[in-house]
Amino acid sequence: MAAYDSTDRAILDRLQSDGRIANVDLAEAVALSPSACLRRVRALEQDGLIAGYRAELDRARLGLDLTVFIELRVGEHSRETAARIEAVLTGIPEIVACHVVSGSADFLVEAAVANLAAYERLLIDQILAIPAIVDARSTFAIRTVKTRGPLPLAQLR
Amino acid sequence: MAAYDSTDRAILDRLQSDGRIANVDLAEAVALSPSACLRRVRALEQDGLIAGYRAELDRARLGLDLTVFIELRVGEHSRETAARIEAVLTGIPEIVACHVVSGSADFLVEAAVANLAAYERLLIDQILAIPAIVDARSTFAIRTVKTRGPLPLAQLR
DNA sequence: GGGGGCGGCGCAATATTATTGCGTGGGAGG
DNA sequence: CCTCCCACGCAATAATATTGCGCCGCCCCC
Repeated sequence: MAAYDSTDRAILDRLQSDGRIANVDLAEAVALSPSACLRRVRALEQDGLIAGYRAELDRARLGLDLTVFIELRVGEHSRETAARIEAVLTGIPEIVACHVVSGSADFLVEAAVANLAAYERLLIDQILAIPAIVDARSTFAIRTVKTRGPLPLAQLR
Repeated sequence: MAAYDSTDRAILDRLQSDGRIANVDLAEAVALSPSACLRRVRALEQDGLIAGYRAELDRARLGLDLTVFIELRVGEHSRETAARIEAVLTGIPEIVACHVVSGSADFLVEAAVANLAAYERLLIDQILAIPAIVDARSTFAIRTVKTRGPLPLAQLR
């Protein structure tokens, strides 16, 4: 399957903003019968277009007040070190996102921690403990204006 | 309400990884009856600890292959310009996350676009069109290793 | 232009799940 | 030791999801 129409778009849009909407309501919103709607949703899931469903938690209320972006530089580049670093970074719970990036840094990671002490432990004990990493530059989120908004489906043809 | 026990933790953890799990199954996973479990979930929602539910879409499959992080610098700082800038940034669909940050930049935004042409339009026509913004430095995600992983609940007391 | 085949739809029956009232037990505080 | 209160489980009811089925419209091939 590879073709998606405006109804699929509408379904995705809706599910992005309310991932737990009842299928009955979703169907009504996109002007389909519940059964047809459900079949489309299942197909979108099967196709991998819908990667999953997540409850979004409030970081501040959880006590994970501090969001930090950390740019990492790697000393020697090789396929093996890259893979190993990725594996380690991925396994650190505090790291909620991680990208290989262009520019002066090699990795850009986003971490959620409780406070500066936790941040220090994360950086010193976990990240800088990775041998190949030679430099880290941290940027603190003072305030989050917008978090993981819906993807801009309207921008697609 | 302000106290959360390990059962709540387990519920949140589970809902983070599967936001659409049936209450029956969630209840079994956390060793509660469905009714008790549902009541806890409702309470967590009511409390705002659960901010919402989202379907997570596959950016690549959607054709939004390009993730860009853009650091913005603001010329004159004032309460009004800050508020106005935030309002504009928030309203741009391609911008999926936006933070006020420490360091050499003032804002860090994450954008999802289809390709370089779309990126250029976003940057030139929308972001740099904001008067107070004097500089933008872009970092491209070459590959995403980990996306919006679950928050590290295990790290909380 | 006229079949024929196919895909997707709605309907309806059935299975699952969510939701609410109610009675009970266990722990905290007096 | 007693009492109160909270959170639980149970059970009945309401809502929702799921599947089979027949139908309709579109596209392709003749």
